[in-house]
Amino acid sequence: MEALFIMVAKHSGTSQEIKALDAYITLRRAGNTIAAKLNRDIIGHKLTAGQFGILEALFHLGPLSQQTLAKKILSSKGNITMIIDNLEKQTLVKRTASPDDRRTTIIQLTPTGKKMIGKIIPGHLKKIISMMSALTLTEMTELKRLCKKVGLSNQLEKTL
Amino acid sequence: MEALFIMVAKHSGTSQEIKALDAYITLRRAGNTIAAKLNRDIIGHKLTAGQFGILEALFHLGPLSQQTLAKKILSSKGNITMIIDNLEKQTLVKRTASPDDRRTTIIQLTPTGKKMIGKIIPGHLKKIISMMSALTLTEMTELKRLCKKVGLSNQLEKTL
DNA sequence: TTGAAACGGTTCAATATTAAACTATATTGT
DNA sequence: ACAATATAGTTTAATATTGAACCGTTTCAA
Repeated sequence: MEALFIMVAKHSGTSQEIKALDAYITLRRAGNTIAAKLNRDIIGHKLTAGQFGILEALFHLGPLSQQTLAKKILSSKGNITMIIDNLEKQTLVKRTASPDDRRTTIIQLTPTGKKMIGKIIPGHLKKIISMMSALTLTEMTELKRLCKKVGLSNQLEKTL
Repeated sequence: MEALFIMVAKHSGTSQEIKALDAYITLRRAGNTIAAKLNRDIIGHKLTAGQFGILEALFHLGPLSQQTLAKKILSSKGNITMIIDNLEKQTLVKRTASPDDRRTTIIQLTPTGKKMIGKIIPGHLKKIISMMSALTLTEMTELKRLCKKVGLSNQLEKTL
């Protein structure tokens, strides 16, 4: 479920407040629209969002501990255990003990897993590019600047 | 879990492609940062996002059928049944039969529910406004225009 | 050095979520 | 009129998600 926008539409306040709410709702809608399309893509490949996130992180960053994965995809430790369990059942990843720290398990892509995610990512990127191409180059740059300004001043942490 | 951005950062392509991906990732991050804060607010009130969405819709739009609620908060019918069950247990909403159609149940806020959501919403709006106020008025307007342009050309459906 | 605290992972209970099958009711086309 | 179809909601099975309790390991500070 995604945040609702009815309250925003119904709000009456100063012109500045309305503009702020209005900008927020539009920002969220644009993002959600795109994210929904990407998600359909992921589901089409028989993966959940969490599974996709893990595979992608491993693909781009190499083997990682579960702890690190939890931070990367912003999910609870318990959930990571479950996602890895399921990915392991499909032999897309495998657990290995860390040589440095006996508490830690390192997650690696199997060849199957690597092949699979490697095939999905290009199409995924193409979708994003195609959707953002509603904007001109100048507009993309400006959108980025504005979003950064909003994001930075409200930041919680910098993943990635 | 939220879409991962590592792939975007790692992508090498034409300058236009990189700008498109870059704009997307920043857009998503800004939105997610704000949404995460709002979500913490909701959890702080002992509500799930779905419960909050339902209460808010009922507050602003009056009694609605479960079908309508499902569309409003973009959730499955089955899930709505469950959310309403839980809200009913806490006596925040109640089910009533529709006089027009015997298949339909109409969901209404109880006085308790109305009081509760009515108390939460103003703070919620204030949070959004405060976070968006990183931007000037002109910037808000421009952000809205750009997001609308992206959103519209990729639209699935118009809720609300 | 050793006891306390922190950390990485797993497990558990509770709730959420979806998709599909199902029940009951309503609508529609012939 | 009535069979086919569509709709509203519930139920079920499978999986996801979180937070808390827990276990073993590591770190740190007195």
